Amino acid sequence: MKNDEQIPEPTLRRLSSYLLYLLQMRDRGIITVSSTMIATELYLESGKVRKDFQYAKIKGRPKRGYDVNHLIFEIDKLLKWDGPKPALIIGVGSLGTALIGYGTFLRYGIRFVAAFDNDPEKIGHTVQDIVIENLVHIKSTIQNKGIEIAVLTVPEEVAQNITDILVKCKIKAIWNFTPVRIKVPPKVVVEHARFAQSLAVLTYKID
Amino acid sequence: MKNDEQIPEPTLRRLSSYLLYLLQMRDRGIITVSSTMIATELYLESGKVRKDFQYAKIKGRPKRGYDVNHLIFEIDKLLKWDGPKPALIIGVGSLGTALIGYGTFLRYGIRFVAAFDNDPEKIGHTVQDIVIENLVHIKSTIQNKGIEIAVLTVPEEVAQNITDILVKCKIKAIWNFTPVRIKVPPKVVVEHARFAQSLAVLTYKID
DNA sequence: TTGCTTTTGTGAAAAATATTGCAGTAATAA
DNA sequence: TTATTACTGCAATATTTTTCACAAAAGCAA
Repeated sequence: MKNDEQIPEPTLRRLSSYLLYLLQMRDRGIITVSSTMIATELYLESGKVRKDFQYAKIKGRPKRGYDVNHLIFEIDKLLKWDGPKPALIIGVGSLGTALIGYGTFLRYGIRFVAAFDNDPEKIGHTVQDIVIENLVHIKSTIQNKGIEIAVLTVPEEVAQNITDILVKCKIKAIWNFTPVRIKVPPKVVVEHARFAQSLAVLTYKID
Repeated sequence: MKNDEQIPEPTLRRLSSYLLYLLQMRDRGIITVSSTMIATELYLESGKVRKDFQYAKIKGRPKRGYDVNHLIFEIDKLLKWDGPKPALIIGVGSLGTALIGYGTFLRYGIRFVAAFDNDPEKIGHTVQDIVIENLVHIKSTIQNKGIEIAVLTVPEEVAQNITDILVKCKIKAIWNFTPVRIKVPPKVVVEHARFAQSLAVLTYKID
C-alpha cells in the first residue's frame, strides 16, 4: 500500500463507527480490542477492520490486538475530530434548532459557535447560548471566529443563494441538509445529509 | 444483466437524487430529459445514469431521452414511494420534533401518523396534529394504523430496549437516528442516519 | 428518401472495494 | 525452554461498481 494513498470513503465512514464503539469500550475500562471483537460487534469481517486500520496506519500487536486509547487518538486525528472546529448554522428552523441542541456533534469534531437566520423575529434570540445573527454579519463572524464549516438548514429556495454567500466568505466545508444539490467551486467540500437517500434504501428493502 | 438481480445500493441512492431533480423539471413543464442532462446537473457520468435506469428497468428513446413523468412514476414505484407509508416516531425531543415537522418526508414515501415518548409531561400534547402517546399503546397503534416503519430518536441509553419492543410489535423497518448500532432479527430492515459518518467524510476532506 | 446527428442500451474493460488465506509474531502455558 | 494459541499484516483473489466505447435506434433536415 503506497503512502500517499487516499483513504477510501467507505473506510472513513467505518472508522467513525469504530470510534463510537471504542469510546464505549474505554468507558468500560477495556484496554485492548481485537479486530474480531470490533467486527463481531459491528457485523463486519475482521479482515476489513484490519485493512481499515492499515489505511489509517494504525498498528496492533499479535495476540493482543489494538490499544483502545491509541485507536481513539489516531482516528480522532485522522478525521480531525481532535479539538472541535468552530461551525456555524444557517437557518434556525426546527431542524437547525435540533442540530444545535444535538450535543453529540461536539464529539464529532464540530462545535456550533454562530447561527444565522433572515427572520427578523428570530434575530437576537438565543438557542443554546448562541445568539441568532443577521446575515449581514456573516463575513465578519466567520473571520473573527475562524469558522471553516457551515451547516445549511435553510429552505430549499434560498439554498444556492446562501451557498454563494458562504463561498464568498471563504468557508471550507458545507454540510447541506437541504434537498437541493448546491454548486460550489472544487476546493469547497460539500457533504449532503442524505435523508432521502437513506430512506430510499430503507423503503426499497422492506418486504 | 440478469432479471432477478438486486439493485446495488449506490444505484438506489442515486435514483432518489434523480427523483428530486426530475420533480423540479416536471414543475418547469419539461417533458423529456437525457441522461446527459441529468448527469451534468448532478455531477455524474451519463453512462452511470443510463446504467442506473437499466437496473431500474426504465427505458428511454434514442435521440429523445427519457420521459420525465415515466421516470418519476417508475422510481417512485421501485422505491415504494408511491402512496406514503404510515410511520411512527419514538422520542419526541428536538430532533424528533424537527423530523415530524419536516414535510418533505411525505415526498419520500413516509407520513408520520403516531408519536411516542416516555416523558409524562409530553404525553397528550400534539406536534403537527399528532398526539404524543404513551409507549404502552404502541402495539395497538401499530396494528390499528398498519405501521411498518419506525423512526428512532430516543436517547442512546434506551435505543436497544425500544428496538426490542418495536421488533416484538412486528415493525418491518427502523430508521435509527441514535449513535447506537441496534440489534434486530435479520428480517427487520435497519438504516442508520449516519450523522457521524457524514461528518467524518466532511472533516477529513477539509484542506 | 438519404444522410446526419443525438441519444439510448449494453457488453466489456477498468477501477475500487471486499474477502480470503496464511506466514509471522507475541503472549502464555507447560 | 518449547509448544500452543490468538492475533496481526499483508499479498493474492474475488466481487462489486464504475467507466468506456460503440452499434443501433430515432428524429430531423434536405
